[in-house]
Amino acid sequence: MVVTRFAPSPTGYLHIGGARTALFNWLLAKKNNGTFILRIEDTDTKRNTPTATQQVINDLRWLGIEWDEGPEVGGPNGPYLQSQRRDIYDKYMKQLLDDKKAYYCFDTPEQLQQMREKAIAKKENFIYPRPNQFTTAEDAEKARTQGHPVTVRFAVDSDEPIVVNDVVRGKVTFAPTEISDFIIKKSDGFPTYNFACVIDDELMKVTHVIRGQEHLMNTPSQQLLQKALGFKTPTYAHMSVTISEGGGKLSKRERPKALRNAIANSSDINLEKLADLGNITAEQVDSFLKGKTTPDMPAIDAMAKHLGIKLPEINIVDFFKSGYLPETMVNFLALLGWNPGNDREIMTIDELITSFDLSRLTKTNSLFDRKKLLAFNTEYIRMLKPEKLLSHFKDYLKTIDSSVISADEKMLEEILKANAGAKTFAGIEQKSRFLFTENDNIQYDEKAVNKVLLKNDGLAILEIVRDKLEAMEQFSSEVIENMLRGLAEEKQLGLGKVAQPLRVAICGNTVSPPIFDSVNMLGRENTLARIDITLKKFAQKNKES
RNA sequence: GGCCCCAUCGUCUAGGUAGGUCUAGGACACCGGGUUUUCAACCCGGCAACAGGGGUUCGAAUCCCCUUGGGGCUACCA
Repeated sequence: MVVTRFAPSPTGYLHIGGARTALFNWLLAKKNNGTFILRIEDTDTKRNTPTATQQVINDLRWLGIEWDEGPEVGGPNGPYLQSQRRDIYDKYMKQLLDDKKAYYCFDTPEQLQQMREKAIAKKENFIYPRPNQFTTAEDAEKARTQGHPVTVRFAVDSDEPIVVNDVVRGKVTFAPTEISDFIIKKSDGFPTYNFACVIDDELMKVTHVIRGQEHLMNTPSQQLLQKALGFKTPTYAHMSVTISEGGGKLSKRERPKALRNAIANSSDINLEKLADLGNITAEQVDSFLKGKTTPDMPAIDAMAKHLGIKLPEINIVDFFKSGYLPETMVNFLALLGWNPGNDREIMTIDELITSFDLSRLTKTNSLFDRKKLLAFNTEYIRMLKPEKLLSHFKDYLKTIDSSVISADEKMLEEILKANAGAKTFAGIEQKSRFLFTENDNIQYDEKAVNKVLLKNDGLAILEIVRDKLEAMEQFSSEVIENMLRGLAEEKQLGLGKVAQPLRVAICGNTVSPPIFDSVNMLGRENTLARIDITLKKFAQKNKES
């Protein structure tokens, strides 16, 4: 039986790194008909936000990653929120204390910081100096009443090297002298990560732990804990890290950082206005610019939008908002530090599940290649079933503020069909807006007008096209195509000379979906109206010049 | 600073665990051409890599060591 888990800390939205970890654990469970658990590690009362858990849940669901045990679905090993498991942790904590495998500490953070600095000055790793005599529960109680912080440390007791048997990296050996007595219970009574994780993995019968390389150094500590408590050690697989274009681990801090830089580089910034848009105070904006604090995501997004800056997508929801498909994300995520060992890249979920294997996890860090992601999305837009694409597109339109949302289902289907080569939904939406603009509200691109309408008899041809469109008995893409091609032939012109004036007339610029589809979707009435407006608007200008 | 991990085209990678079949394969990007009603998409072709230095061996991308480079961790965060 294979049991895996994804154990996020609810500090914000699900980001690329977390999503990949979740996916790999999910794939392994699926492949082996095992169990996949979602466990929320909310032991950091300072950093957790109440909405984050729900956000993570939403994003996992959007990706299609469902859990067998966890929040909202329950399961035999709950509760699945660590904040609700404190009794359990306390029980094992007491056991370690009773066995003299752990002891109380009363240091203040400042004292610890001093010790640490001293160690660094001596070019040494900081090792906590264990007292000769372990403190008692009475000592702890006394210290507490006197206002000292009380923590519990695990007494690292090993004279042998600690060997982590990692699936990806093989045997990794740590000298016991390298591992300091670490805190397992914080002064606020919550367990630390290393402790809660070990207890829960054991109690939830987790067999395989796939996590980022950043946890490799935690593993010896966790193994020591497992040994002291008589627990089994699960199979560990520490994945390579995903690196960002700028170097370093891909981090959710990149978005606020990009915004901060953009604001710093812009000449005229209005703090009040920014604060207002983000629904925060000017002081908060100022503090953000100084790098002291970070506003929440809606505020960041609002400010970026106002300044016209595109922030790098980091969170799963960012990719959704940029018009990526969940299928794209899952497929691309799977290839971040894993591959099937052959030339296959575009793979369905089922294919991913059957070919997934821990032995094929990559050792090398991988850079997150946005261009390749875009190519994947283009591919998925082209090959996804129309019903599925439509359903995703509707979800997308709901989240962005777009006039396209007013389209009925049939129109949306046509739009998708006409945009088969698009890279993202954002591109499709942008190219379709003209369909939902008022006829007299088209924004004419000056360059397009000059090049297409005011030259080469553009307006004259447009007038002929207009009359032919009006005279057509049927109105469909096919009939429109025949008419335009026929006209081009008749006039001994390239189709472009005939089609481009029409294009500019209906959408204001030279870029649109295929012209036959565009005209058809817009409908005869609106098309004629727009042509008339165009002819009227630019005929005069033509004479002047 | 200390500890740990990693090293093949610009990028992601196959090949490395059984050294010869690798004049190193694929994908993205890029360049050139084709198709074409615009932007795309699409089709064809091209460019492009075993970080450096020592070993081991008849033979090394593959094994060992060093150097260099990149990354992670070094919290009462996970």
